[in-house]
Formats: sequence, C-alpha cells, structure tokens
Amino acid sequence: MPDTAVRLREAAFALFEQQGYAATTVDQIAARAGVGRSTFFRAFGSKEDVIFPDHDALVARVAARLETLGTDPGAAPIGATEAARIVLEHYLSEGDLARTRYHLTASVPTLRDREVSSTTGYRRLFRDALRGWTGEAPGDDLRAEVIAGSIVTAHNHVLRRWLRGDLDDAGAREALDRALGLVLASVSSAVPAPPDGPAAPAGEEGTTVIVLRSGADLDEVLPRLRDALGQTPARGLERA
Amino acid sequence: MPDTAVRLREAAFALFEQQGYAATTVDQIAARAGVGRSTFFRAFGSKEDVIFPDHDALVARVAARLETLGTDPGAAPIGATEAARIVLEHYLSEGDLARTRYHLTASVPTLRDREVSSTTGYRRLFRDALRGWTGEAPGDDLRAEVIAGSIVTAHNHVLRRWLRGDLDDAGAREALDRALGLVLASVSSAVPAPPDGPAAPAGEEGTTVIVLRSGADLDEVLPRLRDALGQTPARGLERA
DNA sequence: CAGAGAGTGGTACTGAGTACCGTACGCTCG
DNA sequence: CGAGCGTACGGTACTCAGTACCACTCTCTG
Repeated sequence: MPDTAVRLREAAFALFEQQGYAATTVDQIAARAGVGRSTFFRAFGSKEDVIFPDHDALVARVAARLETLGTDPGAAPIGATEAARIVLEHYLSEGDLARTRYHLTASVPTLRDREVSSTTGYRRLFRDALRGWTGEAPGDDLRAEVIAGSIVTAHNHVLRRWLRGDLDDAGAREALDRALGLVLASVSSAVPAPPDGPAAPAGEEGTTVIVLRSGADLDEVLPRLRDALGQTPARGLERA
Repeated sequence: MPDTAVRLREAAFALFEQQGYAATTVDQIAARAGVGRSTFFRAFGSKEDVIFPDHDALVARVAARLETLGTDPGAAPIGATEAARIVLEHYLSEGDLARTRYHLTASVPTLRDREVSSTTGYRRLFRDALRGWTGEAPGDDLRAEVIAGSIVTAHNHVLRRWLRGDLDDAGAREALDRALGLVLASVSSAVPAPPDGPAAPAGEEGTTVIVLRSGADLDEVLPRLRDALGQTPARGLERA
C-alpha cells in the first residue's frame, strides 16, 4: 500500500472514531492526511472503501486455495477448512485495526451492509468450489450452497467472538477448527455418494426420516407414522 | 399503500426497465408520477426503497410466526418451515413484480447489496427463534446460526429458481418443502439434547417424526427406522 | 535538454438526501 | 357556517459523495 494511502487510512480511522462515520467528510480526511480531495478518491474509490482496504487481495487468496479442491471427497473438507483459516489469520494479523473496523461496522448501517455483502462473495466462492464435491450442477446446487453458507457462518461466528474479545488468537484458531468440524460433520450427511455421472445421482429414491426426541413409545408412534405416510404418499411433512 | 406511492412505484419500475437504474433520477420518477420530488422522499426514504416496498411488513409477519416457536423440539422445524413459506408465498403473490425486481437486483450492485443485507435480517430472526431449540446462549449460538443460515439459504435457493422461471408456483412450494426437509435433516443431528434446565418442557416426551419424499418402500423403511431408533435411543437423525 | 508518464491538486458538475417553509385540502368543533 | 387544526404536498436551498477534466510538477529516459 503506497504511502499516501496509508496516511489517508490512518486519518480516516482517527476521524471516524472521533466524530463518527457519517459526521466525517472526505474533505476532512484528505485535509488531515495533507492531500487533496482528488487524491483520496484516486486511492480509494469511495468513502466506504477506506474501511475495507485489502479485501480484494484476501478474496483472491481464498479463491486460489479453493481452486485446488477438485472432486476428491476427502480433500474438500480439509481444503475448505484451510481456506477459512486464511481469512481468520488475516484478521488476527490485523489486530486492533480489525477490532476498530468491527466497532465501526457494528454501529454504522451502511458499513454493515457492505461487510455483509462481502460475506456473500465468500459464500459464492465456497459454493462453486464445493460443487465438485457434491456433484451438483450450477443452477441446482442446494447442498453446495448450504454447506458453503454453513462454513462461512461458522467462520464468522468464531471471528466475531474474537473481535469482541471473547477469544484470544490461540482460542480463535482452536474454536474455528471445532466449529468447522461440527458443521462439516452435521452437513456431510447431506452429501450423497461421490458423483457417478456428471450430474445428480438418479437412482436415489429413498425415504428420508427425521426423528426428534424419540421417547420410549416407539410402538405407539409407528402405526401413526404408517398412517401419515399413507395419507400423503408422494411427499410431505407430517408430525406424529 | 397510498395511491401516490403506487403511482411512484409504477413510474420507477417503468423507468428502471427502460433506462436502467443508475441512469434514472428521482426527479424523473417524480415527474412521471406527476408529483414533486419531496413527495417521493416522503413516500420512500430513498431511491432504493422504491424497489423493496413492503419488506418491513413481511419481516414483521415472519417474526410474529417465529415468536410462537417456544422450546418444543418438534414445533421448531415445523414453525421454521411455515415461516419460510410465508416469505415464499409473498413473492409468489407478487408475480411479475418480483421477477422484475430480481432482474434489477441481479444487475445493479447497489441493489444486490441491499437485498443481501435484508437476508441477514431473516437470518437473525431465525437464529434468535431457534435458540430455544438448540438451548444456546445469545453470544455462543453457533448451531442456531448455522441452522438459521441453512434455512434461509434453502429458501433463497428455491426462490431464485422460481424467479428465474425454472419453477412454477406449485413447483416452488414443493421444492421448498423438499429443500427444507433436506436441510433440517442434515442439520438437526447437530442439535443436542433439549435443555435439561428450566426451558425444557418436562411432561412432554413424545416422538416427533418427519417424513420426506416417502416412496412406496415403506415396509422396507420401517424396520430400518426401528433399528435406527434402537441404536440412538434418546434422539438422533437417521437416513434410511 | 526534450519529452513521456505518473502522481497530484483544483475546479466544476451531477445527483441523492435533508431541512425548512408556505400552502391547499379535509376534518371537527364551537 | 366559519374558525381552527392536522396532514399531505410542492418548492427552495443546502450538504456531501462521486465523476470528469484540466493543469502542474516531478522523475526517469532517450
């Protein structure tokens, strides 16, 4: 990052913390950094961009890691975990800068929207990479989307706890491993057998049964289950 | 919606489709609707808001449905499914208006960000409601976040297919049932025992069974279900 | 020394969003 | 019936983000 951009970023963060984001004008930032207004917009495209500087580079690194995933069923969870760790490590290396940004984004709706929309970029990245794992087609990739979303959610959950100060660096790394483990374990039951053909496995026509809080009265439930299934032969959601 | 707001919305959509979003000014919208510029900003807070009119009301309806969830382990998935269906039905009732908005949001980055950030609102809604199910604390609710995110992802996946025209109304309703079933099945294994503490309903010990895509092989499934229940006597998720 | 190119500052403009004021319409209450 | 009152509207003036453009000044090179 060029020298001018660094001075602008420092000036911006100082003013934001002092007067708030909305009350700070680009003129003030440029003046404090000792440069002209044009220079600010040349360095950062917008007032928001000064908050999220090297975001694009981070996305590129994650994308590069995810591109090596392939279709190996075992490699996908490991690669995804490593990709998520890249993002976490980036924030850890930022230290207080990341925490300052967190307090800004938490309080300013505009910045929160911006951050949220950036997580969508990660979701897309993981989704596209995971398609090789789930064997789904681009328009019809529910499982890949759900798994990708869960990974990003798990990462952000841990990151937010670190940003709030609930976790130190080591604790965050540990928590990310555990969170991703839990997510991938509960989610990989939705991943079918490795793709036989190019598209979805056609032969799978089984019955999926979810049982919640099954008590001792199983023999009482089964007949009612049979009734329920008889009433809605094709598909449906029944509560017995 | 007042008469003036309707005229403004129609004028806005017409101009957006004709000239594009960025090239259309608020002055033009107001002029076409036959009102002053002030009136536009009184009716909608901003140029973006005219695209997402009754969004707040929809959020409120979903929130109201989710508030009745409680801690009953069986009620949570059903209530969440119904809440998601409220959103889908809203879009279905909008018809072409929703599809026009989709094409706008798909092509204009600003509007896409806006829509993405609105889905975060739904995620929060579901997460908070699901906490009673997972028995987690507000700061430490990874499972609730993952499940909420998965529900929203599944809903949006189906919605997007409908918006693209891949699904008709009936197909969308059907697909939502299936998608939520798949998501809840793969995810509810991550839900631990219902909280033993004060939140748990003490007397109710029934068995909740959700059946999805039941085919003709019921007699083949039931023994395996019995086995599965035997293996995990307290609770669990099995895929037969 | 001449000239190309990059980084910079300044000026002028568009357009969203806000604040404020005057006014017209419809209402109720005396 | 008329006086008051609240609401919706139109208009003006302003701030500020973002864009376009031009002029200047270095530095590096032929």
